[in-house]
Amino acid sequence: MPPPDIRPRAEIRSPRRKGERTAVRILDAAEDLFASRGFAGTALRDVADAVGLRTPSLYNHFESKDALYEAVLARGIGPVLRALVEAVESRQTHDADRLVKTLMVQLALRPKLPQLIQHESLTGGEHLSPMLREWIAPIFARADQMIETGPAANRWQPEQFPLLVIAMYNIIVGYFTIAPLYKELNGQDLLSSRMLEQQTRLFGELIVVIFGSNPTSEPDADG
Amino acid sequence: MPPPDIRPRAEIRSPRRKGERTAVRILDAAEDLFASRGFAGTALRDVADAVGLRTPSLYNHFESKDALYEAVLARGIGPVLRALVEAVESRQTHDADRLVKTLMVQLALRPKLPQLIQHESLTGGEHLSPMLREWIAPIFARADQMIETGPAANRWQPEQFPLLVIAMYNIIVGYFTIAPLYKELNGQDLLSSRMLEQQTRLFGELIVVIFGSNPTSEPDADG
Amino acid sequence: MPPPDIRPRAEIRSPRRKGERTAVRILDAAEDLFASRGFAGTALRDVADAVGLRTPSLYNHFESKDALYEAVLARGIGPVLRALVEAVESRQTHDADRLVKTLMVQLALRPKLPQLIQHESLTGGEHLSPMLREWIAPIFARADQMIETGPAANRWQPEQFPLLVIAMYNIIVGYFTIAPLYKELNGQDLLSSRMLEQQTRLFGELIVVIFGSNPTSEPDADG
Amino acid sequence: MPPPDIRPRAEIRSPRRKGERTAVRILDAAEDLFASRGFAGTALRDVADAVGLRTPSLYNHFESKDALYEAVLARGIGPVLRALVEAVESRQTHDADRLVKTLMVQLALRPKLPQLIQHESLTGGEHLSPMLREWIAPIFARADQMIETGPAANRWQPEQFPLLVIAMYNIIVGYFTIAPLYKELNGQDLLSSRMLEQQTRLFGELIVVIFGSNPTSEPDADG
DNA sequence: GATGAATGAGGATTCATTCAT
DNA sequence: AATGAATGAATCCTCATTCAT
Repeated sequence: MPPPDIRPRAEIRSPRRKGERTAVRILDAAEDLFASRGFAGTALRDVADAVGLRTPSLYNHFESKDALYEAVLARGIGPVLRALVEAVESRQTHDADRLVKTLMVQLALRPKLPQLIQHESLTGGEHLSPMLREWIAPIFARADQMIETGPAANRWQPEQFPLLVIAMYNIIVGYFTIAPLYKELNGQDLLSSRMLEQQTRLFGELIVVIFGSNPTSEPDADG
Repeated sequence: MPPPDIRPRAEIRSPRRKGERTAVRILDAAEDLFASRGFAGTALRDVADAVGLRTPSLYNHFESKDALYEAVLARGIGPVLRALVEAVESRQTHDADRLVKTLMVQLALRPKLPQLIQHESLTGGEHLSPMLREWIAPIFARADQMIETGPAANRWQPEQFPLLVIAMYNIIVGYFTIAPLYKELNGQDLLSSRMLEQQTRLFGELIVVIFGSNPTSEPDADG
Repeated sequence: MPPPDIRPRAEIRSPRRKGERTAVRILDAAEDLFASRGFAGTALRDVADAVGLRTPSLYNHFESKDALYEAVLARGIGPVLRALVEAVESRQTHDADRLVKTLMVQLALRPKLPQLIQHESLTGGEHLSPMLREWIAPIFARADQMIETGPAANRWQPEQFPLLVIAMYNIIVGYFTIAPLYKELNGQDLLSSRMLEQQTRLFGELIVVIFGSNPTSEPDADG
Repeated sequence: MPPPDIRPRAEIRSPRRKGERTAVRILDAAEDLFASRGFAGTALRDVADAVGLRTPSLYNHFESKDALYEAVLARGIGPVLRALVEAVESRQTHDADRLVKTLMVQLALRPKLPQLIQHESLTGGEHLSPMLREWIAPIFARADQMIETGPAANRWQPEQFPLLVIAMYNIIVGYFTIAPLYKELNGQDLLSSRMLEQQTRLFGELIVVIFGSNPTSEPDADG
């Protein structure tokens, strides 16, 4: 079964009909608000205002607040999951590096998504679980396996593998999480392209340091 | 100015009067609910139910929902900040290791706190900022300085220091963040003492790997 | 003035054009829903769904929800009133029996109608009054007169006549009213043809018992 | 199991606490409005207005619109059912007369109740069924049995018994049903005590005519 | 004739908060 | 200190209706 491809009413690349364009604008506004205020903290009124509609009009495009929220999640997560699955299936067995970089790049393209995911993580993932259960598990398993068969296997204990995966995941996702607070405190925008590049570079180097090498190029060079 | 010592109406070490005990029970329940549902997602009714009171009774102990929330934050953050300040001020200049381990241990003692902080991070820290602005900034600066004067200075670029601090912060705090989702997906409780110990150990080892040595004992021993 | 001949936009006997057929289908669906849920309890959305249209399409056939409701009432009541008027005007003076049996048969043909009327009765007949005021009054008067000039005149007091008319009316109409509840409670459908026949027979016998004879054929035969 | 004795918060005869008095006033207003407009046609706003409250205050006394509606039904039906059960259990086997007169008197005391019941009958008794299923069935069975063992057994066929019960029921309940419409059309109030007395008397006579005697006094006189 | 989209009005319900007891 | 009652504000959602296509 392929990753979810949920889009409001079958729009493919660029929405043609007016209604579809509206649905996309609603999704954009909702993504923004849900990401920064969470589900409970976001009023449909605010979404409607952001789009320039009245609240009831939202119901012409989404069945409920819940459905809108899930559409936002699905739209955001779909491409990321597809990219990850692709990376995983590219059969470059030791390519932990590539996997995480893919994730990093994907998230940088849609920086609100990790915030949404963090909201979900904190609340137990009521809305996200069904989506994740199917896709995250295999990816985490794959990540474990990558460590196991890579050069890092010598440095880390098997029971540490899952925690390492979690740590890498948190370095990536957490970066986006603190962006709002960081900006509030320091004035610096972690989501600027300059900072995102720097973070991507740093993360690549961390991978090398932690897993012994950049396994993509020369799997055994540093081992 | 010392770290916040906000306690509900002058309770000193252990609450004596019944009213103080009630306030503590309210704080406990609120901490739990705010941590798992966020501020907006938590109704005072739920807090009252958890304590066995009616909603209006909460107002005998806290002035408002906001005040309760801030009291929860202050109570949780106070000890952590004090511990950190202490660690920082112990003048063991290179002790990045000790600093982060202190943080890890403190958070493990009160695992709801990092979740609260993440909620705040995501929402821009409206309630947390005043508290953090005063305490976090110096600590981050101190952390930067630790890297700069430690053995890691050779391995990492100065402009990477803040991102490294953020990464370490995220490994720690993010671990608590995904606990609810991880449990939902895998059934395993990351907040169990066994997992917390393992994570603490892993984190110690990551510090060594990333910063070149356990700087506490002998700065160059492991480099 | 003749009884109302309100039909949706000039359909004569059997609808020919597609649009007329649609209007009839809308009336059918609306009759069903208004009868079982009442005016306030029926959403145009439900009517449209039952017909396989979208709500706004209903407005191509009826001006408003009110107009649709009145059209349903008029379509249902018209034939009944005409039959009653005919029976009354057939000048068989004592034929109370025939009058009520006509009513019974007419209602059995369109069992949703009495339910609609009961809804109206309960709510004061806001929509029905204009229609009824013109037709019901003379019929009730006529019914009174029938009793007065029939064999029952000896058995009942003149001031009881109106209440007797009401009682007969209620036996008839009420039968249809409790049908839904009766089915829910006993599983038996009072609107089945078998039960309707039985009820018609019983009602005929009640007339005899109450009014002293079946006045149609031989006023004294059954007394 | 005894008939339902549902009263708002355990008030016994006369409500003492202010809150209970309010609940009763809400019930009174709601009974009136539900009876004349039906469930769907009644807005809580109207109920609140009638009591002199704001809508949300109703929720201090009843959990929901549904709960309020059911409380109204229960409060109205309880005494009637109790009276009926008592009449049934008084072991005067042939006392169909007493049974129906009891019903008549009870309903006259609370003339909104039959209207509520008719609304429910028309809509399938969604709210009423649970209440009725337990109490109506035995009473109808009992009524059947009364006819069967009474003098009417000779006059009517066994399969007509249920329909006779229904007819009697409809004479009673329907009288209240058409009251609003009757008033609208004729200006005469069927719920006035004079008319109610007359209807009660008429009904008694109808019983005699239909069932062959007033079975209370001399069960076999007319058989 | 049919419909997608939009909306004003309203409707049930929640919620934080106040106040008298 | 606790709470029943009340409420303004808001929230999600429904619905009748309109309009452009």
